[in-house]
Amino acid sequence: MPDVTASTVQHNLSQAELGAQTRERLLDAAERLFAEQGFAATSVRDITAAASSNIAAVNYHFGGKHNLYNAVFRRRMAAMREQRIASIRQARGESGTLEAVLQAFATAFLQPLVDRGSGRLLVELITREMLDPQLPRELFLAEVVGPVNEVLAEAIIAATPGLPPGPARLCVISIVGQLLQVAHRLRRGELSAGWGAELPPLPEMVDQIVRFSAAGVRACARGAR
Amino acid sequence: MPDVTASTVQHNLSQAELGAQTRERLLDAAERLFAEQGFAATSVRDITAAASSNIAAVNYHFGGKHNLYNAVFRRRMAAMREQRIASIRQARGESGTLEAVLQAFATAFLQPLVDRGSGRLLVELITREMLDPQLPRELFLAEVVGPVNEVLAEAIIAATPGLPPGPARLCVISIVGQLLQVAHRLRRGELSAGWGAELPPLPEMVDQIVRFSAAGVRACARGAR
DNA sequence: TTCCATATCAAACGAGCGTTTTATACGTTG
DNA sequence: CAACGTATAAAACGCTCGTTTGATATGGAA
Repeated sequence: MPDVTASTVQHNLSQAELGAQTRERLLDAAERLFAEQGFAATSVRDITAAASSNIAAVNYHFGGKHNLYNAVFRRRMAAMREQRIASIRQARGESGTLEAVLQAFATAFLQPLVDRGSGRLLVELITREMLDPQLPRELFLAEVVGPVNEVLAEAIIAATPGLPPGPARLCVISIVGQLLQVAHRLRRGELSAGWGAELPPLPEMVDQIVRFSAAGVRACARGAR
Repeated sequence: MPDVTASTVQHNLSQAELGAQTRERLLDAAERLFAEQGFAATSVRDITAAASSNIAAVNYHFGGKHNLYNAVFRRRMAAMREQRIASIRQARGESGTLEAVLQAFATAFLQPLVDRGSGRLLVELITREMLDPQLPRELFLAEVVGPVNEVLAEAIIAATPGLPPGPARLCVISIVGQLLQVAHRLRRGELSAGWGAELPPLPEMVDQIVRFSAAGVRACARGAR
């Protein structure tokens, strides 16, 4: 990567285009740093240095560090939500079994964490935001968590005869809790489970959660009858 | 509460006794504030103000903010671990069913969060530490998480014929993940589950997790055979 | 009593933070 | 061309942070 700074890029751009370019560099740098270190631990100086722009650029273009954080999320939230919902819906449409739905969701949830690439940053941002919220509470919940959980709950209900909506939503909490816990351990880079044992590779991890959760969901359906 | 400051307490104490008293006030104040706001968001000035002592007291008595945090944990970790282990062992000894073990652990895990009192602070500290570790990694894991998880895994194995140790430990991760997720939502004071639904009262929450997890554990035992 | 270790205190230090100011360069527009 | 608005730049502002300093009081030991 040639480390192109703002002063070395092509000079035949309009000012507006240059501004937009700076804005994107700031968003990219902020996304990476917020994901890697969290909101509080990332300074505006870190971001502007990584984006090869001036310290004042964050306040000029976004009106403050917090607004920049919001903008980082706003840029990705829609795609994030749609990708997760699509993967649930696809599994529901194809075979429609409970296991297939759970497997699709768990994989969509955890896979980007293991892959290298930009998807990983996104998931790290999400898990950080869920564990230590910085956004206006309603924003992330309403835009991503709520809709995705709702679609997952519907898919689980459809795949599980006799499961009422209430218990289904509690099951979703149980499932998301497991996934966040695993995601958290993966994110911390500790393949050790923290007490001697090691975390197995992802597919086995997903299988474990699918088996565990499918049985849990069905037990809730029986219990609620 | 009469808001007793250091200068108003009895003057017939030795200097060493006065120092120990200050140290305890600092530990109490730090425990409360760290639990309520987290490590980074709590300043030394907050703590010393709450403890009615001087700013320099933290560095004088503990050698820094971080060492104070460690001391807060060190004071409680042993009791914490023993209480959880005892509650698992008791359930294992009494009826010994999988459901009883899970119920005992889930209750021991979540009950202090709902209760008023000092136990609540402790659990808040733990969950914060698990989600965003500030301690030397090995300390908390080795002192609390590891032993408790190990005892829980053993109890689950004993209650579940045919469950090998490996899957049992993964089940423990699944169970702890669910509990942390619920604890996190309880801690944030959001009775709303974040997407419309509300969290039911604790006993039903525990029942849900017990039913869900017992079925999950048994499914793992069948799957591993 | 004299000395010393301990504990407390107000004050300040130095660093980092998010943000603001002021000035400059430059494409766009009248 | 001249005037304007936009983008960037360096510097500084005001604040909070964890920590350190140096002075002061005080109970116990020589």
